[in-house]
Amino acid sequence: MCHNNGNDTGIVTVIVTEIISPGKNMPKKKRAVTIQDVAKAAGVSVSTVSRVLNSKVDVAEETQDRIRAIIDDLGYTTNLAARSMRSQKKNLIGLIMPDIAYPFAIEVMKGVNRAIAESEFDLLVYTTGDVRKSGRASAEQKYVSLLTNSISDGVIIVAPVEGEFNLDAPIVSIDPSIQNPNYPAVHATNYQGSMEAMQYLFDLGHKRIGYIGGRVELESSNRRLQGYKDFLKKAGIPLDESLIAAGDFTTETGIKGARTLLSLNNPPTAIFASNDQMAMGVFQVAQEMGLRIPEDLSLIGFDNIPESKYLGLTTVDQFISEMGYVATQMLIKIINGVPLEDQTYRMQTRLVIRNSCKNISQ
Amino acid sequence: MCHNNGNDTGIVTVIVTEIISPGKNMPKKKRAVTIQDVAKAAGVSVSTVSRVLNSKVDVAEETQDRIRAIIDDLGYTTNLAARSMRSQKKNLIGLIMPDIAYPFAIEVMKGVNRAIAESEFDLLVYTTGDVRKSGRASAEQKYVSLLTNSISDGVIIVAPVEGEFNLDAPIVSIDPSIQNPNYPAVHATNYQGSMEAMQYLFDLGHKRIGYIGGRVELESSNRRLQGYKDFLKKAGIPLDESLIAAGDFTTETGIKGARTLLSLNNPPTAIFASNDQMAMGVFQVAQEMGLRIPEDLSLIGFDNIPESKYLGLTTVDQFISEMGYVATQMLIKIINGVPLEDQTYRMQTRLVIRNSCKNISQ
DNA sequence: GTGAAAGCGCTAACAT
DNA sequence: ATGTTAGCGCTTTCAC
Repeated sequence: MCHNNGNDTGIVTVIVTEIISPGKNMPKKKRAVTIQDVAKAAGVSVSTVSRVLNSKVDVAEETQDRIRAIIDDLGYTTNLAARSMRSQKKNLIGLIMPDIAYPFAIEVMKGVNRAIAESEFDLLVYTTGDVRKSGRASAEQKYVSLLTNSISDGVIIVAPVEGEFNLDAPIVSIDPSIQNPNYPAVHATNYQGSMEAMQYLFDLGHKRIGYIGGRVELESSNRRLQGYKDFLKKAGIPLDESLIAAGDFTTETGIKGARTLLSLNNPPTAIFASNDQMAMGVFQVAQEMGLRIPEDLSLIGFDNIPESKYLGLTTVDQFISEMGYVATQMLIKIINGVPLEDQTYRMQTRLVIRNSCKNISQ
Repeated sequence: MCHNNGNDTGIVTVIVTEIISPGKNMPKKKRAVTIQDVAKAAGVSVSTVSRVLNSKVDVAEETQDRIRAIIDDLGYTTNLAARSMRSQKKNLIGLIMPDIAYPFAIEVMKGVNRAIAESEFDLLVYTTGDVRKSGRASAEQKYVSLLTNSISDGVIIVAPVEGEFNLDAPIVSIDPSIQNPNYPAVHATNYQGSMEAMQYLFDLGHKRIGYIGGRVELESSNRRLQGYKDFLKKAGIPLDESLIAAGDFTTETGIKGARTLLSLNNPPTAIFASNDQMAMGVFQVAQEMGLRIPEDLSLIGFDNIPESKYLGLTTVDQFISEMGYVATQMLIKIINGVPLEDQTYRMQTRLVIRNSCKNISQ
């Protein structure tokens, strides 16, 4: 029989072995090389060095070469802070996320990363590591203006709670909390995607379909829920509130929601989780309870994160990484003064059927 | 029968629908609120405002309140660039990675993120999006000094190729390319982990064990390969070079390597891939060829990325995310002037057996 | 308890 | 083709 010890989760105590060098302490920080040092060494003025650095034309070839050699020699690098203070263009795009370590954020980053790779810009991911560190909305405001009026040319903000930003800075949001924010936004066809998912389950014959909700402060959540409710109405199925479990897009609430729904006297035959992280939770609970998916329970999620692919989940794909890509391109246009055709882009969702065959129609 | 349409890969053409607002163009950027504006509005000098901002003690309660109110009112935020120029402490840690979108990088980020969340620091992830954008080693040098002498207090650099950094800046590297760099480093017990993996396969009775190598410029790669070779010698198995395939830690080279190894006249009964991304490639090839794992082919990887968990792969876990966590803590110590006990931390690896039962001992 | 003034490293006029 | 100079917004003495 195959065995599976599976004990690969949880926090690990850091075991230090194989220590190689006993290690000297860090040397004290010494003053960095400045443009002044370069100028002095080259026997020119700082402005000449600056011109070379910024590839201005009117500098003699020979002077350029000499200065470049010295820059190399001294290991000089521009002080970003000082440069940012003086010049408009910083070639830096900021990405603001409350937390970096969840699938949605990671997918967005992949897309942003791809667009960045194709551009002249570099990326600055800004995170406080945790939402709890400071008030949510005010923190967003703070970071946006912090980055825009400081070191970046513009920012992308993921799932902002704040409805308005009092700044005329280049900004693009992904999955904003409100429907018509005063800033450019990228989001998916959440309502339509929800309807499609429901239609799919309905076509399989399901009449009792459970729903696990997401973070209520996000518009995407509400649109998905609305799709769920509207479809039921359209299909003539009375809304049963006990089939709707609350959630917040985390696996834990998916688990909780699944337990609640599956322990009902009259449990649903299908569950629609409003994101894939929660669907994964449902998946786990189903396994624990010995329910096979989709034979015993039809399961569908929203998001299509890599994890769901490996689990073979059926999902509504909203192309998260593409959203990051598009948002970045929009932002670059804005920064470069190219007019946007539309302030709001909606990524078309698509149903990805991976593992669903339960047809319970009579 | 269950069906699986599976068409959820590849680049997606961006379809824009459900456009909500026709969109006005971005308003022109207007001057940001500065400390001067706040001072003027409060009827005090800039230095007083600065004192309040930096929580200095000797400011009258009432003045503080008034200034804070105005700051709120005007929506003032510090100009990071200007602040960085003047003060030593920036409360910002830089993370330098050539690319953000591969599993190793993402795992590192998760760990760093966790440490950041527990700290007073914020995180700045710096990436050029692509290695190809500029020369590798020189780019590293550039970014390190760019960040350290500009806007961050110190940097973490992942898998640097450069052996030395000519900077006395706070820096910690993760998985550096050389064994004894002149900067603090965090890496895993690659050699030992490799030996353990081999021991495990050997104990199952395997004598022909294929190996897929990683990026040759990385010390971790070499240590793993050395472990493979040394174990064979120790076990008295002659080294067969044809069982060693080249790779570069990407899934593609895992696929290529697997094809090469499995199409040998005398193919291996087990494959040890030097990282899990490549092991995933082997997994795919095995599936295509109708080989079951582990019944027909024992497979083991190095890394334990989330993907391998879902595929049920057996791996040598090097706790990537913990490495990020430890590196960040080390860096914070350095920044705060706390001496490090050791310049080099080696994370103890562990064999995670998920799906292995093929015992081919006679 | 508060203000004046010096400068951090750089860029962008304006000179020469 | 190059140098001089004036700040960018902020923190930090050093006065008062």
